[in-house]
Parts: sequence; structure tokens; C-alpha cells
Amino acid sequence: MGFRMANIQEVAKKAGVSVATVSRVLNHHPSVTPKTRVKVETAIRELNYEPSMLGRNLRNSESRLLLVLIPSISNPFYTEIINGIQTTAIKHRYNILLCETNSDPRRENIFFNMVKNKLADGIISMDPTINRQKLTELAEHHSVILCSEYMEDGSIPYVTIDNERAAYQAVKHLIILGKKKIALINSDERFLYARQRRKGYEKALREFEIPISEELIYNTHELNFHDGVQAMRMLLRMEEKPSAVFAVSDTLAIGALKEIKASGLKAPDDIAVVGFDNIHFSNMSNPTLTTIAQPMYKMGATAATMLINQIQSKQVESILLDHELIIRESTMG
Amino acid sequence: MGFRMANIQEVAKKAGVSVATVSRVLNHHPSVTPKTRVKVETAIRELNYEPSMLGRNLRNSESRLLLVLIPSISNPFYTEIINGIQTTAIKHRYNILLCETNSDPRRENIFFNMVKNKLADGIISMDPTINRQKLTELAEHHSVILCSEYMEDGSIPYVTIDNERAAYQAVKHLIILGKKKIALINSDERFLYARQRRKGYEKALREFEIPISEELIYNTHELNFHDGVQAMRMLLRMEEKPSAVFAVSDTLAIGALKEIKASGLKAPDDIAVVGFDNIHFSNMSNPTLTTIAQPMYKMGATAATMLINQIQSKQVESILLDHELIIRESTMG
DNA sequence: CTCCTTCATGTAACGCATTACATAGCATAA
DNA sequence: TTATGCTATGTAATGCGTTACATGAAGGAG
Repeated sequence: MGFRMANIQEVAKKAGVSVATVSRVLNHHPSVTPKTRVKVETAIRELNYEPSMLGRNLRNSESRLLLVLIPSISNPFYTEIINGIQTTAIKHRYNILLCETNSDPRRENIFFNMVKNKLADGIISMDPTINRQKLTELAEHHSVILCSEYMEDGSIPYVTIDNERAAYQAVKHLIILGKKKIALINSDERFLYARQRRKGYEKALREFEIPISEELIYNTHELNFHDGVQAMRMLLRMEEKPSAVFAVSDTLAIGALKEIKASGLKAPDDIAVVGFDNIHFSNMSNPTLTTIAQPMYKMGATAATMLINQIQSKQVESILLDHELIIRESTMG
Repeated sequence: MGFRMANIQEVAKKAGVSVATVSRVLNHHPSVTPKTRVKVETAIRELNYEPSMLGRNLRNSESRLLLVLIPSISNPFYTEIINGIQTTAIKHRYNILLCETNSDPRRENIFFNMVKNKLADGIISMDPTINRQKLTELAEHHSVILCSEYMEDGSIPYVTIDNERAAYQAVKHLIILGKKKIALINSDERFLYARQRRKGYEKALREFEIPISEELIYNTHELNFHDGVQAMRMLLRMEEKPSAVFAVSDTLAIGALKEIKASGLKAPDDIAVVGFDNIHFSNMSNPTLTTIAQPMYKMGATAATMLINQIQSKQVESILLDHELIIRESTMG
């Protein structure tokens, strides 16, 4: 594999011009004679030359590459967001690289370094487990945008939804359907969104004067289907079973549905279920899942736009996007 | 954002040594006095210096970054493979970057260039729509491994399963259950795996002297849930409905299941369904899905090992891994 | 005391493209 | 014809780390 591509000097030599002229041809400078241009272009073709991104970045401090940090690609929640990022980036002649951190700090570091070293022009982070301090440090001198998950101090621009209000609406929907004993399957409350959604849950209960019971709140370790099954299993062990469940993610909710069915109960009549995220599969489950839809594509697109603006030294402001409650069979069979 | 990290010369100056010495300290060269080492390390700490990957790559032709090309991250099939790649790569001190091509040739090009330009050390491609010619060209002088999808001419090393045999077993399973009218929901037969799975399907039918009917073969455009629904809908319009379906992907199969249920039929009694891939959700569908499990993690891990070996100029051979038929409710309720 | 070895450290070239500045050449006007 | 301006092109510095080779000093052997 010890192969060297032709470089700019070889092209210059072959074309009988200087490297500067070759560079000018490459960059479509106006001040090149058509005759010279042809000579250079011929040499480029003959040598099969392609300019090195490495040399170019070194000189320009620009790679036109954006990094997108996700904790795990197995979470379908990110799919549409990435779509939005990708499409927007392409439109502005940027490319994106997906970086799966698996919440491993060493890996984070490498990606941060890529930005520091001009291997990438900026980062969109969707990783809630990221090292806040390091990211904040990075953001002092480089372009960083937070997407979906964010930091409350607000020093890094973010785009997200109003988690508290979304959770509030989801739970209110259950209450209006006549459900009183509403369980919450929440994820790890280290995460901001988890704390906010819990707040919304409690707010709805309080508003309708339903007592908040710690027994009805189950915190999972991760967001997998299996965690949902597990959580529901625990909730069904209660003497007086819940009549509704709000799960902070669709994967959890689908797991809960599965367990409800396994225990011989029926959704929504015995237990109604609301999820969160409106992932593709929420429409394929049986029953189909009532859920909160985040404007994921738009969120991604917005994040990308913000990042590109920031790279171009424009002022950017954090944005809250609207969500939507999508009512399906799991609450209104 | 116009910020410059300290570079090696500044560290050298501060420590009162030459850049060479700093570089030696950085690379743990033995020939540095403990005293000098301390001086340099202090300067590094004080300046908050981190070596530039850019300069280093430029010089070393090594980035310790691997590219993983996937057509679309929305396909859960890739999740476990990527896991395997990632874990193996990390073990060898490599990092991976996920590149979603969306089958856009322009984007492919950028990623190919990253390799040509030493921004990455090699590529694992899982994209069946990739430009074969360009990839073959790239592989002449750079490290490339194909994973899951491959090219028959064999000039690029690959790791995959025996698709024909897997399909054969899936269909044989249906036949043994007493099903005679077995439909095939295949994807676009431009793809090698699709042609191979069809071959296996036909082989099983022939072996049991069941006539092959073009009517029972439906080709989808993509692999989405919705394509599966659509395909099943068409198949259910037939006068004599199929009594079993083999779908070449779980997402298609789950779509088919959904449509079967929607039309008032029951799986597996009326129509048995077998999928392919054993994605996470195949265990959550209702009924759970009989499917072919590919050793995805192992496939990824193998691909990564092969790539790293190739980067280190070792000889690598293509590998066929074993698959497994996982029997669940959709064929044996 | 001199010569040679050994080891720590320094010097400078290299990899690649960009671009400010310099220069050559030509054309136009006086 | 000479001076002046303009344009096409070239020269060389720059960004950053690595490493072959050079150099210097110190220590040992004679």
C-alpha cells in the first residue's frame, strides 16, 4: 500500500509552470491564460492528480467536514436528525462524519482533537453523557452546537424542544382519558431531558390534583426495549396496577407494551401507553404507539445551519422547536 | 473562532530545547534525559499543548482513523456490525468514522479522497450501491475491505455469509412446516445478496418439486417497513393467497406481518413469515419473527481485523461466516 | 594528555497546497 | 522611443511534526 499520489509540484513540472499556477487553476483564479489553464488541466488529467485535503487543510484551516457526535447509532431516535443535518450540510458543501462515542471519554477526546487540529470545522453533539467541561473548553475557540440534549448554563448554543411541556401534554392526555394511576418510566435522571420530562409529568398530575407516588416512577439504566419490559414488569407487580404509563422513549414504551400483553392485559383498555420520539417503529408496534413527535429532521437541519453560521463567525441563538402529540392506538384503541 | 493552539516550536522554545527533543518526548523515545523530559513535559502542560494530527499525518502517512461506509444509518441491520468494527478497532488503537453515503456518488468521492489523502488509513464498505470501479481503483493502492456486500470478481477481500444457503434454509423451514405456496419479498436484484437469496429460494422449491411462480416474487425498491406492507398488500390481492412469505430483510418482514394482520389473517396459521437479519425489533414484533441471524458483531469484528491487517501489509483472505435460523412465533406460533 | 566512543541534543529537509509579494513581459500613451 | 501600467506567472514563506544526519560534550582507554 506504499503508494504516493502525484502532488502539485509534479503537476507543475509536467505542465511546465509553477506550483502557484497549478493552485490557481485548481481554485479557478481568473488570472490564468486559457492556454496555460489547458496545459495544467492536461497535466492534472495525465497524472491523475487530486489535491491533498491534508496540505490544503494545513494551509487553509478549513476542511469542510463536520463531526456529529452520537452516543450510539443503535438508537433510531437519531436517524431523522442526522438526515436533517446531512441534507443541510451538503447544501452548504459540507460533509458530515458520524462519531459514535459509546460514552467513552477517550473517544470523545479524539473527536475533539480532530476539531482542534482542523481535521474538522465543527461539532454537533447529541451525546448527553459528554464531558461538559471539555466540551465547554472546546467551544471557547471552536464551533460547537448542541442538538436535542443541552446544557443549562447556556454558554453553548443549542436546538431542542420544550421537554417539560411535551411531557406535561402527554400525561395530560392520559388524564383526560380518565386515567388516574399513571406511571412514569423515566431514564437516568442524570440527563437533563429526563429531569425535565419528570417535571412535566409531575406538573400535569399536580394540576389535576393526582398525588405523585414514587412507587409509580421507575428509572431505567438505558433506553433499550428490554429496559422497558423490565420496568413494566416491576410496575405490574404492584398491588394496584397503574392504568397508564408514560415512557420517556418509544423503545421503552414498546417494551412496556410487550410486557403488558405478555401479562394478559390489554392496551389501551387496561393500561394506556404513551411514548416519546415517534421513531419509525412506533407505527409498527401492536397496538401502534401514541407518542410525542419531535421535529427531528428540522432539529437536525437547524443544528447544521447554526453550526455553519457559527463557523462563519455569525452570531447564533439557541432555539426551541415545537413538538406534537401523536395519538394512536395505545391510548385510543 | 480564529484561535491557534500552541505548536511544537512554542513548546520547544518554552522548554529551552529543540523541536526534535519535544517530538522525542512526545513519542517516548528512549534517548531523552529524565531532566530534559521533565522540562518538556512541564512546558507541554503549561501551554496546554496537544500535537496536531494534521502535521503528524502529513509526515507519517498514518491517521489511525478508519472509515466505515454505510448507505443509510436508518437500517438497524448495520448497528451490530458497527459495534464489532468499533470494538475491534479500538482494541488496535484505531478510531472509526461512520460515513453515510445515501448512495450519492459525490459523497463517496469525498470519503475515497480522505483515504487517498491520508486523512484515513482504510475503508470498510457496506454499501451495495457503491461505485465498483472507483472502489476497485482505490483498492489498488489503499486498504479496502468489503463487509456483508461484496464483489464477485474477488479482487477486494470481503467478509460475508453464504446468502444462498441461508435463503435455502429459510425456505426449506417453511416447506417442512407444510407450506406450499411460498412468496418471496426480495429487494432490488441489482444487489448481489438479492440475487443470491433468490437463488436459494428457488433451490429449496426445486428440491421439493414446488413450481416456481413469478407471481409469488415481489421486488421492493428499498428495505423499509413500508415496502414490506406494500409488497404484502400486492401478494394478498392474488386469487390464491400465499401460505408463507420469505422476506429478505426483517424490516420488510415486519411490514408484511403488519399487513397480514390488517387484512384479518393470522401469522403463522394463515401465512407464515420468515425474515432476514435478526434485527433487535424482530424480537419485539407481534408475533415475534422467525429470521436468519447473521453473526453481525463477528462480521464487523472480522472486517476490522482484516482491514487493520491489510493496512499493516499482511496478506488477507476473504471469509464466509456461518449464519443461523432463529425460529420464533411467525412460523411456529 | 590525547584520541575515540557514546549518548543527548540540535539542524534542517520533508510532506502539500496556498498566497502575498516580486518580476517579467507586453501594450498603450506620450 | 521611452515611460507607465497591467497582467500572467514565479518565488518563497507558511502551517506542523518527524527523523536522518550532524554536532557537541563527556567519559574511558591508552
